[in-house]
Amino acid sequence: MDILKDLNPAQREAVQATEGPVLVLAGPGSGKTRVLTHRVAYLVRGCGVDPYNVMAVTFTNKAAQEMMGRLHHLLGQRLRRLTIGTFHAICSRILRREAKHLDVTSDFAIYDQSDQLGLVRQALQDLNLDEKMYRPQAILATISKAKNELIGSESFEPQTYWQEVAGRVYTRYQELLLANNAQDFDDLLMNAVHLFTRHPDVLAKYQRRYLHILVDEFQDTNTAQYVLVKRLAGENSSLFAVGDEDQSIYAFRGADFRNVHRFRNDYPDARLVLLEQSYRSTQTILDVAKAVISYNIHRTPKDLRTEKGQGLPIVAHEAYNEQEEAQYVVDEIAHLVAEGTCRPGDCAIMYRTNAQSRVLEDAFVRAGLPYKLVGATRFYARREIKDVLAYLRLVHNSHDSVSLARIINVPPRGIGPKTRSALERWADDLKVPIYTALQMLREEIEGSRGGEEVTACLPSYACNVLADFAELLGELIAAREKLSVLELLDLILDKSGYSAYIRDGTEEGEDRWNNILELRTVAREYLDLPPEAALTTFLEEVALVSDVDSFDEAVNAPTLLTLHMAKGLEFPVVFMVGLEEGLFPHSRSFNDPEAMEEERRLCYVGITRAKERLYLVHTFRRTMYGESQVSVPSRFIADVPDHLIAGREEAQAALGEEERRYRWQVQWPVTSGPAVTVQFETGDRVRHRLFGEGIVIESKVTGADEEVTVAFEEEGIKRLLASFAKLEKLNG
DNA sequence: CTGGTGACAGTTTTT
DNA sequence: CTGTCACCAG
Repeated sequence: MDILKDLNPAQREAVQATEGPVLVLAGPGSGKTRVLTHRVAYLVRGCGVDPYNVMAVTFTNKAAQEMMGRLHHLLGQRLRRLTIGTFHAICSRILRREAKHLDVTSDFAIYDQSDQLGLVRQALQDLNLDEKMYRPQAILATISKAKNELIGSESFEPQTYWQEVAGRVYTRYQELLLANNAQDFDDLLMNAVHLFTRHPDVLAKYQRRYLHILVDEFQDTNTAQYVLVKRLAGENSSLFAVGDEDQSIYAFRGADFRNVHRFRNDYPDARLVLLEQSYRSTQTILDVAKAVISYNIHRTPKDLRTEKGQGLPIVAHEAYNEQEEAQYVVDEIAHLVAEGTCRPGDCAIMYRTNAQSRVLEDAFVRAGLPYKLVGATRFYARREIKDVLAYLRLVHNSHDSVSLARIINVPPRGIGPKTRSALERWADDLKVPIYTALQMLREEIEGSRGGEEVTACLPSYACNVLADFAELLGELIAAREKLSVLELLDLILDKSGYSAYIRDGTEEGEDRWNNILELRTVAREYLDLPPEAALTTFLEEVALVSDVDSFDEAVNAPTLLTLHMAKGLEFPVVFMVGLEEGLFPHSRSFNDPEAMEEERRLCYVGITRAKERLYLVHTFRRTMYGESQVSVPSRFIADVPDHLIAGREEAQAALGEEERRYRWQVQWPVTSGPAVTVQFETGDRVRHRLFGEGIVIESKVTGADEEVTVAFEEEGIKRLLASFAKLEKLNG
């Protein structure tokens, strides 16, 4: 059968194991996407399974699209009845379909991170809480974490006072979401699970449908996703999970690679398939990767191998500082290109933090060479895009007060905070949504042209601008049913004055306008759908899609990207820069072994992106936060055996024994935990010579010292270094 | 309602 | 050293 013909034995085994649960542990470059697509094709073509009974979950929309494309190619037909998409997209579709069982209607809005933050701020305000003490970011992280663990606001159990407050914000936040007829990203997952818990009949319906469930990137699932899959699969579906523990790099977002182990526990008779043959990297690169990852304790050892041969030793380079590091990379690429080794587009430069891209960009600009920068500011996070989308969302769902708040004065139309809060108070008194209040206001004004007082005690100027705004919205909403998304977009841009507002003649304005034009191109894709469906689908996809400007393969220039964004990609030549203790591994992981393991996995991901050539670059000194500091080379470089690094063995041999030991100590000393032990922890009562008594809020190790944040009774919150501050502990 | 100033924090972010 | 954000004066 031709679907199986270009698969190796392990891949074929995975594809053909259609009875019972299967877990595939796939090394980097071992063809896991291939296995996934071929399995779907095999089910449909080889086993006569109706695509309607198959669900394939990917981690990005891009991956879903690619898989669709490959299936089309493989089968020569489009599988329209196949369920394929991200967890969020699939859940959102289910929730809309089953909205009658939920507290929202089927046209609920989906809130992204910045919408969520806005809502958290509002919740904090409603509860009269101080944003300084309760950082919206931190609160949101707590809420998100809870939701990922399927803990609703009603079952949230605080461990500390701070968490008790966070729990109250959580409750208020959920009320606000509901009032706005909205769900946030995490809700999509949690509520899908809750829906299935509360309505076994609904669950049964989906279980009957999805007889084959395939999950990609299984190591990056969170609890909610794991439970969801398990529920959906039930007793009868064949569950197929593909992943690689060593590439789990999203723990900070709730992902837990232990789900791989959980899977093995929950399904003891699951068939385990290991894909260990790499079709990507040379043996040397695989050996480097293996050496680095082998220091992790929590993993299943794998024996990665390739038929590509040993290849070249990797290069470890020390630059003087970050400017020279960037220059080295640019020069090296220019050199490789000049000697015909590779094309510029074959090269990628990877770094731990986005901030590092600046210096690299500078170097390319100065050299007059083009480069591609992947996703610093994401397209859909751009202000102008969010603004225009807010208009569309509001037109679609007039209860969406977050969107309303966003654009009520954008472009400026004289509705300041004062007018706005008066309007809010009035709407609150009448117990109607703000949009309804706006329309009522407009009617009253039209009814009383004479100018007598209106019920809402607002100054007449405010009344007029608000009425104008209400009229604009009314007009747009009325147009919704007749117009395509594209026409609606144009109407909004025109009537609201947004295009005039954005195109202010500056270069930046023109950039922003171009982004809006980009959005118009996206909208054009929805032209053949009927208006209402088009708007819903458009907003849905736009909310769940990360970046349209995901990088352009066609441009032949080096790619600059963070290590996280590199996952799933491959390049013939890879430069990993900034391999220094504190930067990579990042200092925040120093006192947390689990976080350190994740840094190591991140390093593993970076290394295994390389097909032929790998450069590990670090600096002698680096400027951080305006201060130049001598840097210590990353432990990850030290973990690479000398014989895999070009010139390293000779260099080591040339050094005398004593010097070698010296270098070992100075350069790679970081074998155990942090040098500084933490003396203070949250909750400790302390006394300071000048500031008096207080309570420790936070304590962390920074560099060679401990930084303690203390809330003093008299002096407020201070940040102190333990070695200078001479803090006295009071609670014994 | 703007624009300016000061305080402050400063990983990663497939959805 | 940066960028962001809250707050205040014009």
